[in-house]
Amino acid sequence: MFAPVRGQPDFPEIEAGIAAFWRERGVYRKSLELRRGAPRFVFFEGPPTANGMPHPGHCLTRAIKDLYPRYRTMRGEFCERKAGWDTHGLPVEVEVCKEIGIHSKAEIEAYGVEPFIHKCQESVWRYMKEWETLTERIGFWIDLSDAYVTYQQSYVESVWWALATLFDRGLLYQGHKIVWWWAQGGTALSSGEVGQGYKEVADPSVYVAFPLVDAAGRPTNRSLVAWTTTPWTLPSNQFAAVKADLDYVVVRETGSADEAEYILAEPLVATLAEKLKRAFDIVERLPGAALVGRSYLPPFDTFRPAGPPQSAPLAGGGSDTIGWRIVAADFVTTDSGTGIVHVAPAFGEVDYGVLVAEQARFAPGTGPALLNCVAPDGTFTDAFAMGSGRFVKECDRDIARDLRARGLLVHQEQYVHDYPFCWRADADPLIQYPRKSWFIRTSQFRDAMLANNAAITWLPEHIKDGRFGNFLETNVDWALSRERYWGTPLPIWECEATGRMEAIPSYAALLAKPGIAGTDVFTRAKAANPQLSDDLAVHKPYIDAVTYDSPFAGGSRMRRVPEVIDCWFDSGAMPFAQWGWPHSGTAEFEAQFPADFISEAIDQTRGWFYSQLAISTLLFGRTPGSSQPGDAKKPYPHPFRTCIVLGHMLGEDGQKMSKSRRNYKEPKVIFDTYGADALRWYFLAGQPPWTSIRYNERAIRESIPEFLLRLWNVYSFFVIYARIDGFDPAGLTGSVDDRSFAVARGGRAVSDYGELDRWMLSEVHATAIDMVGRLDAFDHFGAAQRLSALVEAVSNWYVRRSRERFWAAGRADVGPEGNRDKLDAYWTLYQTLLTIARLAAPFVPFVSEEIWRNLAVAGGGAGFAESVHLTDYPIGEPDLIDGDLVRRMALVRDVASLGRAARAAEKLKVRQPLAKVEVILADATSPHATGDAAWLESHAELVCDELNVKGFEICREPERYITRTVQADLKKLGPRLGKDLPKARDAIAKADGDALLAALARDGRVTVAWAGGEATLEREDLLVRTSARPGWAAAEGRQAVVVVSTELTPALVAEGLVREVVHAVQSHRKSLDLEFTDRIELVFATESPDLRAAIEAHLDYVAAETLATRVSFGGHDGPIIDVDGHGLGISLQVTHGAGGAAVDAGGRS
RNA sequence: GCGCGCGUAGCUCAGUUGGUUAGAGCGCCACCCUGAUAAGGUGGAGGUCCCACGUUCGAAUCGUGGCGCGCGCACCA
Repeated sequence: MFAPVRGQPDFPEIEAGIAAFWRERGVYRKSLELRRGAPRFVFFEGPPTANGMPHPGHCLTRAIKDLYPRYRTMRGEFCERKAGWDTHGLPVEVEVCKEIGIHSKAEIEAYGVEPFIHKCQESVWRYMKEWETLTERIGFWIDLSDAYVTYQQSYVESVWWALATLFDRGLLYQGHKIVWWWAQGGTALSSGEVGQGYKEVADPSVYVAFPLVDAAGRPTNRSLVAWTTTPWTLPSNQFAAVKADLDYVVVRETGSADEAEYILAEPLVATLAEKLKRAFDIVERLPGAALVGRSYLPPFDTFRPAGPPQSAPLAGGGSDTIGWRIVAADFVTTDSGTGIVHVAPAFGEVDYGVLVAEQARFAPGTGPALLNCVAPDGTFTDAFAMGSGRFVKECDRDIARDLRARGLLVHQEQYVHDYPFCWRADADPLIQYPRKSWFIRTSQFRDAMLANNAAITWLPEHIKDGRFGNFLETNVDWALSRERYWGTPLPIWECEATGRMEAIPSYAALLAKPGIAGTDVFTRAKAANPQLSDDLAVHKPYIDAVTYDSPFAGGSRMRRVPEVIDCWFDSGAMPFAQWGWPHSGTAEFEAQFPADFISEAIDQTRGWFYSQLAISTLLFGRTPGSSQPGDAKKPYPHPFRTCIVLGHMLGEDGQKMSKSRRNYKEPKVIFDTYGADALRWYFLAGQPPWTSIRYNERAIRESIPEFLLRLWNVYSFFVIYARIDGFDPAGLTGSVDDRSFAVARGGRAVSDYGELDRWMLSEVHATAIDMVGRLDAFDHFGAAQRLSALVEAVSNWYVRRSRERFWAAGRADVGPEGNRDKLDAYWTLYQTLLTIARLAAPFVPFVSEEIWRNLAVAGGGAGFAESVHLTDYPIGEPDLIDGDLVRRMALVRDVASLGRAARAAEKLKVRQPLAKVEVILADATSPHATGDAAWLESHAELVCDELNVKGFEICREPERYITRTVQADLKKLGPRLGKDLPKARDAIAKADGDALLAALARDGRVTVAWAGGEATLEREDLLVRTSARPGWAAAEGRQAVVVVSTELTPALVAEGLVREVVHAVQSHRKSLDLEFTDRIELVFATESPDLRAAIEAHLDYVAAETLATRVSFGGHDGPIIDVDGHGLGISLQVTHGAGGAAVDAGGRS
């Protein structure tokens, strides 16, 4: 028996009950066991950073990550879902620093590396708990108990294996490069990290004079003018660059006594003059090439000794000045600045390139050295006394002031541009800085990565060649190492004598090294604190203590290099590291690679999407240039086949979501108020997943009635009456099979059902087929819309048209006292609801389960699975779809809708009965026309009922109400007629439609002529449109024109009046809060003879509709209401002792 | 600067290979129902499809160039 259903569903409460049910009965486990051994659907969980609270955007990701595994499981596939957590890296370290109130690396060292990483691990655990709560609350089924965690020893060792493999193949190298450097944090960052930290800022920019010098090294009156937005790099200046084929000029201020002359690119003179509000005269013109080789004085004497320029021997003979010389460079442009570029090789990649090129010109060891007066912590060294010990960016102003005092500052202004800051500490500007760092040779694999990418299915498609493809095209070597603490330690040990290195692929391999020592450091720590996680043995600082005998130099030791690695490498290694592969989990890895499906937000193009693809391509792809057989271990695509890229979620105001702006509600609030299903449905059915979606409480709330509540109302309607009528699926059949849609039904085949039932089931099956097609193509948005339309059809057509059947007398049973038609209605709605519950299960798992649990398990009996998620997804049965019926029902719904529109146009309310409605089908010549018309005609009663009319007819003389016009079918004729189309179109439009159609019917073809041409047309070249003649209450749609008779006879008017009276009484009953079974006595008072006569003529009707045991006329002292212009008083009294007992559900006559 | 995406009703968004009357939900107005009822239904109003030029018989749809918004990239010295 079905449990009673509350009319006002409390979704959050229902969800809590369902969640408990899942937990107690282990339903997720069962759903896996059910499919064990079946083909796999492989899903990878992109590990959320266990740092910071989950926000609404994460809810979307988790909803989509849940939907497809649930769906594929119901489709019979085996989909393991292993949770994972990203736990290393800067985000965690920065969070911990905030917590203990420190910032710089020195402070961490002072705090102690050991307690610091303990803090990091604790912090990660805290956030993992929060994430687990969210995961369960939103109904994301994933195995949290067996999650992979990037700091676990087995995970770290997998990463070690990957790095050792790359190292042994020469793909992991230490390089001296200009890197983006986070000075406060003391580490380099990867391009991906840098890209996340750009902010628009105004920096001081300065135009500085670099005086040319004479042979003795004395400044002349001529100066180069260079421009920079980083004044702090000026003390490290080494060169000035010009473009050889660009025109330069020497200028002097107009009319000035000052002898000072400036050199800059000619196209930029006007710009500079405007900035300075001074006029210049051109003294001399010369090409850039003529400037190359000249020496100048740098703005600061940090490194340049006084006196003439120093020279050194060139590699190819001769000599040249070592520095502070003008060089030619192609990167010089006239887009901004002066066409003369200040070159400080320590602080720019191109600048560094200039230095490298210069060094190559000189004899080995004699060329320019790298000049750098900035320490790794971002402060000036003593070499630049003015700024010694201060952060470089803070010295910009003092530097400008000093330049001005010495007459070298030509101009100063604010320059607004994007500049990178640390992505985790966004007050810290990054600087470019020369640093030894570890890199992965990804750029060598650019083409391989592109080829791999090409085989991936991206949704939306443009990601492949757009954002992601572009990112791969511009690939640079992965700056891997971090001079930090909480991360996977770089598994490279270096010989202290020779500097030679080797990579270690596992902890066991390390322990097996000869002369191993230092493992006791962790052992002792563990003894002192037994709570200490064993995973920390492979972390700093413990791992740093482990040393062994050098194979390269007898008597010396191998020590680990100090760096840890970029945490993005951790997550990218997840496809194999989650299993600890290759040290363990070979079977799992082989079975679970590559993924069939992953999904994350678009910011992961540079994050997890890239790190996975890069690592996988390098490890399992072919090495470029290599022809070794078996080099390509995995065919493309890997490591994932399909990726849904989600748009970013915006706050209520359309801006980026931000805690400080408070422009979004916490997910918890939404869950507690509306429920997880409401949020899921809003995300899944509201828009395609890749559009940036606005997170908006009002929109979430308003999305509930159209689907969730509507579904619930149908379900509630069904249960209310099924309980009253004792509809018992289990009792009727003994057991019901839920495996196929053909549930037992007391011996009746679907084909024996009535038409409305067959229509409903046709719609159900057509919807299932369509949804399966869409979901297989990862189009859950389209599938959700289709599902929504089905629920609309059930609610607004099937239930509405079937109400009388549910209220009819008799039991829903097959016996002699049973009502067969009623039973059919119950079976149909029952099957429909069960199928909808299954169709909806991946989208709204809680409500679907609630409906299933009551209808199938409680009401249906032993044949049903205990959870909707343990059933098979309905794929629809094509042979149960009656295509004609579907089309015709759509037609009749359209006719009803048009009829109402026609009535509304004449202000004829539906309560007023009308004599007749006539329907003209728009296209009498379509292949279905005859059948459809006959069918419609046989449904006259239905149309009359919907429209409250006495008669219905398909109009045989359409000319009375409508005219037919023919139109060219442009799609057909366009290709054939080309330029003549407009003339043909006009000629056809002008033709007498009826005559033309008659001719066509007679001859099968007709010729239409126009000035200068003609064409022979067939029926399919034309479209027929009908339109109402003026003066008729008609409404036209694409399929039909519906005309209602507006003529009102006295009898019709009387009937209309009576219905108004009934309406008034019902309203009165409602206002008195009567039970719907209460019997009443009615006394009417009216001075209108027409109204009285109308009521008297329909006394029985009035009594039956209002459940009145007696209707009479009499006096009245209460309010008089208006009934279509007639006054009416209503006195109403509940009959004594006549409760609802005598009235059953079939009480209406 | 280069690249990607977007721009359709008051709001949030659909719009399939270019085709004649551009749709939905919400909101608004009017109406209906009153046995799913603090629900439900119907109808209506509301649109220079960002702008311009072009391709085409025909453009919301294709092309070019703008404008606006969002995002990404980075040799912005």
